[in-house]
Amino acid sequence: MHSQGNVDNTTGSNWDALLGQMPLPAFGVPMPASFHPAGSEIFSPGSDANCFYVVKFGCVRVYRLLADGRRQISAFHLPGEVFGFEADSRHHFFAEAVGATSTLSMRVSATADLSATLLPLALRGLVRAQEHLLVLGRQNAPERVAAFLLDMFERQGGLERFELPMSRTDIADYLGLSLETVSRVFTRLRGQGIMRLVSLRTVEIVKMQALSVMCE
Amino acid sequence: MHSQGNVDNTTGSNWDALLGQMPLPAFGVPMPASFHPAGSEIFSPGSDANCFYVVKFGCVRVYRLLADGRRQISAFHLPGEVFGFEADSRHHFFAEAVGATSTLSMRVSATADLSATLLPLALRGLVRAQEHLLVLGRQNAPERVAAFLLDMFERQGGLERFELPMSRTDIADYLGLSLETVSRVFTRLRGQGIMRLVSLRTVEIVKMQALSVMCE
DNA sequence: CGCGACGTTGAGGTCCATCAATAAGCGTGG
DNA sequence: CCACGCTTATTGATGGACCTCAACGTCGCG
Repeated sequence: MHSQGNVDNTTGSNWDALLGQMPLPAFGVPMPASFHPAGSEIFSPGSDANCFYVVKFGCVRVYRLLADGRRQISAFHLPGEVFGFEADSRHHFFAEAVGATSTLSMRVSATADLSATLLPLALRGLVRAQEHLLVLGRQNAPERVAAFLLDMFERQGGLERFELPMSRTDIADYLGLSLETVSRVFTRLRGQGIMRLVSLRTVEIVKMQALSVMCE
Repeated sequence: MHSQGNVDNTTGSNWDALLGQMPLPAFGVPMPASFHPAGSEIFSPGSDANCFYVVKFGCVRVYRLLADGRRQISAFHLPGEVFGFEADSRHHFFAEAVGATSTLSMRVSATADLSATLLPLALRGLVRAQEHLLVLGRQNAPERVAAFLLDMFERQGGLERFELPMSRTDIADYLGLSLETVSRVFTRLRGQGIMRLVSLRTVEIVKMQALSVMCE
């Protein structure tokens, strides 16, 4: 599919503001922005990992598959976040646009500056992955969903109402649950008055404290 | 406990050989080797993360706890491996010696060289953590144990007979299982002729192919 | 030899996956 | 605007994988 067209700059995005927060120039050689339709592939295992990406708008899922199709999403990436760096010159994962998404890609130039810029990002990703290991290894379904909601809440600026860009299936594959279990936990949390669903994909946290306590 | 005594150099370790493989001088300022008795703490959350560590001999577990004591081990570190770098100046995890262990610690010096050396290590750690997410999120008990055995096999030089430095409880907390389930899967793998237990902590892989297939 | 830590095995219960049916959103075209 | 079909989400019923609790066995060490 046509996933590499130039970006439509008429959309009102907060990209310029994000640029100011990020040490972007040190990243490498900027390349044209790319637009990715919903569900389109950004990279896949085995492809060249010679650049990495900044989400401009939309959402990206990074995942691995087992031979029989079981999927584990290791991370969602929201606007302003960087993804796509790898341990060697080939990708080990899939990356896809969750909804309509735009990214900037940066060609890697092997300079010391680049390392110094990338290291903190890699380390933060490492800590995030390790925290996610605790969720998948030792927390039950309600705790996992609560952790996910809190994470999305914090990453979208801490407003009690926020969007879930991804489907229940995506959430399930991120949390190591079935989509039915995710749906049931949502229903339970609504019943307890902890959250509301303004729409299917719009969450409003009502009892923040209760949600936090669930994650210990 | 007395976890910071100097190392006993009379033990025959393969450290010198490992040194040759690793870009150690670029790491930072070497500090005296430390000996850690079995079970002793190496660092804990909140403590200063101003140095990182190379395992000389023994084994280290890195983990997080939930408030009620549930534990998730995010990684075991074997001789020659580096651990302890963090996203900010404080540790977010516990690190403990599994058995009698010796480490070299390196004080972090904020140079570009250091970044260039550390980045590949951080990226490899990131890929490892993301692969572990797939195991915890989407594989069942036999698959998890098989993945663990294969990993230990490969990291100990690919000899069909190797040691497990850690207890069943540690393995369980690494794989997100109960210790009983780990034990039962071991028994099952023995019954299938896939592995043998030379001793409680010495594994011999008999049907490597069958073990690999289990992980897909 | 005896004690304590570690490991194995068994019985029973629970949480969650699976299968299945219904309902709700959403775009398309009449 | 509504009808239609498709995708996504919810809800229910059932079974199974794994956890928990408990007993027993085994190893290592004083």
